[in-house]
Amino acid sequence: MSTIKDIAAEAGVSVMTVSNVIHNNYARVSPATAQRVREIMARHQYVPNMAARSLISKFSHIIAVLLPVWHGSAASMLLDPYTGQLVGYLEELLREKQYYVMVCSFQQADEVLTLQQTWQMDGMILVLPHEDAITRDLIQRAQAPLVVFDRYYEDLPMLSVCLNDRLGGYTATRYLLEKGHRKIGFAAPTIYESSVIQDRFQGYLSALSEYHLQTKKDWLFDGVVHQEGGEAVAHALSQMSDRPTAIVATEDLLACGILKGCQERGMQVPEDMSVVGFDDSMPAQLITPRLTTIAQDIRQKAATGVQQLFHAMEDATYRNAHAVLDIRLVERQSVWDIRHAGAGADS
Amino acid sequence: MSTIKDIAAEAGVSVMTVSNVIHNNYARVSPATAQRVREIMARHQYVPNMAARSLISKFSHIIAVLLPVWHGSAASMLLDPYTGQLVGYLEELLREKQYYVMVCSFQQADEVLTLQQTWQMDGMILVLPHEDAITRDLIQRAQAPLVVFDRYYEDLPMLSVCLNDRLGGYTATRYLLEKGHRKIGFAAPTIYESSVIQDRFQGYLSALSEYHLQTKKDWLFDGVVHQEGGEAVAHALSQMSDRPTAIVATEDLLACGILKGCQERGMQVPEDMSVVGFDDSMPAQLITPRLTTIAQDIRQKAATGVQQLFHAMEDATYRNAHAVLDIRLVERQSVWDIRHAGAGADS
DNA sequence: AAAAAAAGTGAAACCGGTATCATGAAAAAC
DNA sequence: GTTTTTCATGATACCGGTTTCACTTTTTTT
Repeated sequence: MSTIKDIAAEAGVSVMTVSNVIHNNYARVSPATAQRVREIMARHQYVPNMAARSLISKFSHIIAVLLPVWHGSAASMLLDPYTGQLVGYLEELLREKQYYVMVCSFQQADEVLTLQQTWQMDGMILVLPHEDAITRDLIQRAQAPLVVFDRYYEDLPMLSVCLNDRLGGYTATRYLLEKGHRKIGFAAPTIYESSVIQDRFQGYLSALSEYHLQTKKDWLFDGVVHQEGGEAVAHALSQMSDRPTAIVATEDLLACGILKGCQERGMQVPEDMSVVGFDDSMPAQLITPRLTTIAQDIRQKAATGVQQLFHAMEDATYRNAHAVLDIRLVERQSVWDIRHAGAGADS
Repeated sequence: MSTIKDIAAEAGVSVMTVSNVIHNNYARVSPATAQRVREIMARHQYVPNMAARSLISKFSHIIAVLLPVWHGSAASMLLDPYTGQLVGYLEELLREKQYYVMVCSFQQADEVLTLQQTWQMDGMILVLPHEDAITRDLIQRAQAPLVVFDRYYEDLPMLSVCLNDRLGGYTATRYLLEKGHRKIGFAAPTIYESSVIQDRFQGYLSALSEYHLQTKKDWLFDGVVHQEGGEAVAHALSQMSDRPTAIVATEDLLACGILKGCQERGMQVPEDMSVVGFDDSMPAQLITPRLTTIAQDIRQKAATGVQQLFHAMEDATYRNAHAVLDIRLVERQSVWDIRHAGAGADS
């Protein structure tokens, strides 16, 4: 563990010369000296100390990837296949640019602010697989550039990356309508508190209204999450007299729970109950029947967020941007075509 | 962003006194002074700078959680529900002790060593959802305490946390035998290169030998991974004349792929093909029929690893420990009882 | 040939803490 | 009453880099 001084001493130059070599400051050091210093560094396996560097330069090269603790269970924060994949891509993209990822669960904005200060974090990325209460607070009080995934507030300057969620909700619903469904429900972890789910919901409503249809209060399932939530929905459906023939679910795992719950309660899927999910994550391929879902390009999403972050780190005036990414429908077998009572999606 | 000097100046004391207050060094500062300084720190929202601290103290309070890049695709590194959950628990446990998690994907030991040096990482945790080539190299060359999950080398001093994998393989196989199965296959991402899978395999073999049975070369599926791998196994099975009646698969997703692939090829599951998985991760509950699997306590696993790590950080002689955690069989519906041809596991 | 500019290098201060040791005052021991 | 010990606090060096600026030497300009 040699320091810059050891290298300088061995090369017979000052530490400044070594520093200039490290930073490829060609204008300030002769090629011959640079070459000699580089060899000595290689031989010693010299690596600069980030603590010393960031102490004076004020750049830590650390990016916080913030994962809100959900329902008091920090443990499940990365369980979500979508979140895991997104974090994986973020790490990859940031590392390319010599930035490093610190994953941090948190419950309050204060925690994050303290964290940011202690580590002098250059930027922060908020990954929101689910609803949380503190995003707004954090956006307003953040001391470093902050990019938020899957949430936006129109009245707040912020950097965000979302999907075209309205189109997503619309596309899912429209697809069901075109397959002949007229009684279509909607299930989500929280319909009214999340901007993106609200958008999906609005898309759902507008597709219905194009067919001069309305939703029904009983067909709206709010506060249902993951597979358990989906099974609860299935239970409710099984008890219902005027039951919808299809459900739009805002996450795949929820959709899978509905399918599975319906099956276990003796319904045929998709014949008796069709479902469209969101995300195209791993469960979509695992469930029988395979899930028709609104897919997103997670890698592109990560790249967009990183781009925004770096833009903001370079330009202090860039603090308001809202990226909206495309979605696409992935057609599989979880939707029944009730027009000709054909077999699944491809009839 | 006030510094320790600002606080000291305002309190009319030296920086050392402030430092002692921060570290609750009761013996070195009077209660009255401590109180006064604390108030000023609170008012300024003072937070110590980790870079400055670690520069001199040599403790960064950073723990690297290393995730090997798998098949050149960094992206999928956290996709695995098991890995995600483990990382989540690790973050939670480390944060409690004021240590912070840097997630790092990597391909070569050199990368890690460089990383460890630049950040002066206090410790490293290697999470190995799958086989990799460089673990051995890394263990030998690590400059900081390193805890390895799910891998061990008998000839190398190292800190590791594994399951009782031999018992796991044995239990899964024994269970199938007791349900009347006599033709039992084994599927794994790599049977011969991973210590833990080798253990599971040995457990499988020893259970068979208790019944005076042997495996058959055709019933061993090596190099099959995830759902796709499982579906490939299913394909192979469907082509087979003398086909096993049950398979032990070393990961849930693989097991699920087999079940799903068999279904799609017209077999009845579990009637025509029973499967036992490993991990009890999310897919186990999602598949139809729900998967019988060898479960592990991931939280306990994380806690054990963290414990080893801290022990090693405090005691430089503690560099060789091998924790073996219990497993348990979770009985669900993916195994057919062929003795009385009853319905599923509970007949 | 003298003056100006550029290139190459180094000295010293500095970032924000911690470690070490010194200092002065009060308390305890003799 | 003097000496010793304890207690509370401070002065200073230091960690390993970067920034700033000064200093030579060489090259270019006039």
